[in-house]
Amino acid sequence: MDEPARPRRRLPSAERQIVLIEGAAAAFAEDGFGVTTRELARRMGVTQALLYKHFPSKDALIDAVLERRFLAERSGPDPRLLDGPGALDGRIAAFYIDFVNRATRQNLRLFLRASLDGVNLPVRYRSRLDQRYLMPILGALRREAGLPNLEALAVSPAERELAVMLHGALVFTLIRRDVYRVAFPVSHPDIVALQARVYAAGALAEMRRQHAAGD
Amino acid sequence: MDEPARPRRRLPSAERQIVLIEGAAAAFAEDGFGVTTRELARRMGVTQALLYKHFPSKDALIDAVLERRFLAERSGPDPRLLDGPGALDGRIAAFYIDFVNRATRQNLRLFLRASLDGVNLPVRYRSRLDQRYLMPILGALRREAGLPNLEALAVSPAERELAVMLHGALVFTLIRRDVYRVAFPVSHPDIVALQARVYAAGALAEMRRQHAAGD
DNA sequence: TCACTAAGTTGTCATTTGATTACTTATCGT
DNA sequence: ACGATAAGTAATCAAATGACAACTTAGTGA
Repeated sequence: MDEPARPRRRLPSAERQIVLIEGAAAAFAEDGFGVTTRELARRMGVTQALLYKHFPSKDALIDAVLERRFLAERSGPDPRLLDGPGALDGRIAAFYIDFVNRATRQNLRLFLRASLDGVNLPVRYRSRLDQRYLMPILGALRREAGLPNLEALAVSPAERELAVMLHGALVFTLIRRDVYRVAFPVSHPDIVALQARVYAAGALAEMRRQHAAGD
Repeated sequence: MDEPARPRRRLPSAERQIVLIEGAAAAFAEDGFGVTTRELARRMGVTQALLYKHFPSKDALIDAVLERRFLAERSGPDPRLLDGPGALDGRIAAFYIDFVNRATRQNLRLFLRASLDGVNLPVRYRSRLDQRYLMPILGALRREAGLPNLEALAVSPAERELAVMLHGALVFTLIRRDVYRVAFPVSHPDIVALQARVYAAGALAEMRRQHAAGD
């Protein structure tokens, strides 16, 4: 009645590594990088020694997890979602709902854990965040406000902060969901829509104000 | 030339416990709850065994740290800051700058670490957050929008989310500062002021919209 | 002053944990 | 069919770690 003693599959090294990395990612995300190698192996149904056949140390495994989840190239949302014909807030919501969907519970928790432990992912992430999210948003605001586009006039630090504000508000809802585990009486799409409305109205005014005041 | 071998002070139990809790808080905030009891003792300049004279286990010490930092009663900002005569955005900034000043690096990191590890501080925090920050903000918005006050008309979930939005945006700047450790080209008071401007304009419109639409 | 109390230390134990070595066997090309 | 290759395991080591018992001594009150 114990285990069916499944005839454990043997995988090519490259495939096994991916299985180990994904299994470790799940465990680290949930319980932290302090999870023991034995516990990792147990959850993945392999022996502890196998980990050391594929990774020289536990730290190397952690690095592999972070590499795969955060540094491997992946695509972003379509910036053209911001170009459409409708109202600005609707376009912002359509654009940013993509971000909320991509940010999985595991990734958010891993990102925070790694950051707390001094692995500086955010600095390596910055250019991608700028390119994929912040600049498209600022471009849309500029257009809507009838201001020069991004190529014509460089983005100031205060302007970038303006874009980060929406981003931060959305990240915080993800933290509430995946870290704080609070109940949500309002659905996520509704929250994104609400924030997009507030932001579209307020940010447009601020964008005009900044440019009128010469930053 | 080594240590002056200071004649180590002997403290009454109650005082020593506070010293230990504060020392542990600093260590846990920086390096996580995985810090060993030996390392804790070393940093505080006492022996490892002393910890067990004052706390039955390492977990009990962790609990004491969280209790002292997050569950002990403390005051909030003055809600009257939101009543003043000036523009709404200036009043919101004055009110919320207090929050940014209270949230120390250690507390933010401890809070996140504990939350990631399943200690549900946010649920215990919720009522205090509502009372001290969210409801005062909503009250000010209601007044500014010429809507019924909070006693006259209950706060809907969507309305609460509206208040959480500003809160989240500000918490995210704290995370950038204390967890991500990014450089800030814009000063924190300036960021709070910027977010207050964006929010005051956008949230007021949203507040009116919600009430016109009957939520 | 002196003995009593409790604050603090030394030394140690049983486990846990990262890592490694020597062994077993599934899988595949010929 | 079969042997070479490499995927996987069992067993073990040394160091680290939470916890504790036995011992020392600073501080206080009579």
